[in-house]
Amino acid sequence: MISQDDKIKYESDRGVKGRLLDAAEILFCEHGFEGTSIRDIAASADCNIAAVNYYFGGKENLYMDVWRRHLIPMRDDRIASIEKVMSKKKGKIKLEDLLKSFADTFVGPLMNADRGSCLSRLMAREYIDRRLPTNIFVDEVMTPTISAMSGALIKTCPHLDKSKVLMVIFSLVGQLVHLVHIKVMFEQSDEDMDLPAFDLNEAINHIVKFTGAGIRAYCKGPKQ
Amino acid sequence: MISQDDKIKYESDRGVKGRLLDAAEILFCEHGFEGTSIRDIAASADCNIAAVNYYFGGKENLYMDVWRRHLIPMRDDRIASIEKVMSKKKGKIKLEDLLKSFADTFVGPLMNADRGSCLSRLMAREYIDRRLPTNIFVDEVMTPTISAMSGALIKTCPHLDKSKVLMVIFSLVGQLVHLVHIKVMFEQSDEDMDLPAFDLNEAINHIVKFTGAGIRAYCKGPKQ
DNA sequence: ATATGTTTTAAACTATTGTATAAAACATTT
DNA sequence: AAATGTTTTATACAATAGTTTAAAACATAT
Repeated sequence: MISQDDKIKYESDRGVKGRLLDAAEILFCEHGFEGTSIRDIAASADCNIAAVNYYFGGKENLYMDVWRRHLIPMRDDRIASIEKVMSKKKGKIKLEDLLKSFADTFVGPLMNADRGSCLSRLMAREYIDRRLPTNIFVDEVMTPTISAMSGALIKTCPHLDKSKVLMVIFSLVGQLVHLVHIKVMFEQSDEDMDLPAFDLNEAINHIVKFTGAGIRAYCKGPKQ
Repeated sequence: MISQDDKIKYESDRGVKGRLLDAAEILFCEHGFEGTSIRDIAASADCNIAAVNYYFGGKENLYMDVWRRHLIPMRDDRIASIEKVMSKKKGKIKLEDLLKSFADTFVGPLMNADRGSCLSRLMAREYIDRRLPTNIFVDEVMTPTISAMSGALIKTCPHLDKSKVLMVIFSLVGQLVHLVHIKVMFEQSDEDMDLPAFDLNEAINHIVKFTGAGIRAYCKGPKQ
């Protein structure tokens, strides 16, 4: 049971189906899949309970449709941002530029504060308890993104030990994911927290610098 | 509803209460708090449903007791391993030794494969949906561990920018947490996974090397 | 206006949940 | 053996879950 004040002002008010998607996204993010009932969703979308089954054919399908709206755009944005950096013709590409661009695009949509909906929790939960078919998450997002970033890294750091590229990406992503978690944790934590609140941009810049140094540790040959 | 073959062979067969704790731990890890019913737990512990209320006074309390068994020992182990490294009198302490020790102690209990119980998922879930009172997790474990590690890092790297210590620890922990997640993800994933399976020790060694380089990027003055 | 197709509604259904209870079984002490 | 205290059992309870259904409301076209 969720408190009734979870009502939502929708910017995209394209009928019941759209409202259901919006409401479900927010509630799934906030309380997880089994933490939100279709009664909660229907109440928040201001429609009848049966509408979920009428339009989506079940709670599970609604959940998947919520994901579909975000997964592919997210992947495309990440890959596009990598390619944008790599397409700069003049001069050598700076490693830190690539890292910064990736970090921003990675963290951005997960922390998008509008509507109070933050995908990061939804994604973190999906991380732990796979509910979507594995292919849609791993095959459609992770693998292509890693692949694109691998290529970019190798091109940017010609002396980078090829066998370490994957590990290096994991280190980068690990830091970014952790950053998002910590940030979310701070926001939902009850007022007093003796850990000092930190600035998001500052944290990203740290990760870029830190990761850059880590990567160069695997770059044989002359410094670049 | 959970399949019935989740029966468990307990090494610590100290009565119903102990069996309940063991069973609950495994099931909570596997399926989360709301994902496991007290009927599942009772069935797995081979006792009556009412036993949970009789011994623990409710599902919530049982959950907390499961945690209590691990939180404090985990913190103590981490801090002890830090102090052990730092207590080596002869010669300077090598940064990589400190990192390696911390990484091993951090990852170890989360990946303990015995009984098929891995705390990492339980902890990851608690990360996202705080169910324990915040103090027990943040105050009792995170803060003391971070504090100990901060001190050790500053002592090991005298030239390390003090204002960056926290960030550096977040980077390290982020990588370690991510490593555990990935590892768990691999294990529960259905056979075919085009991402190459990687060795745990190799991954930890990478994180140590990577983090060492990252930290030195914040060390002003002469190399050490 | 009548008819047809779509959307919305209220209610019911079955299943499962956490908890509570009161009797039974067991163990221990007197 | 009787009495007392502890543990275990079967069962009941109220609440909530996802889903279904059949009628009502609505819209559109003839």
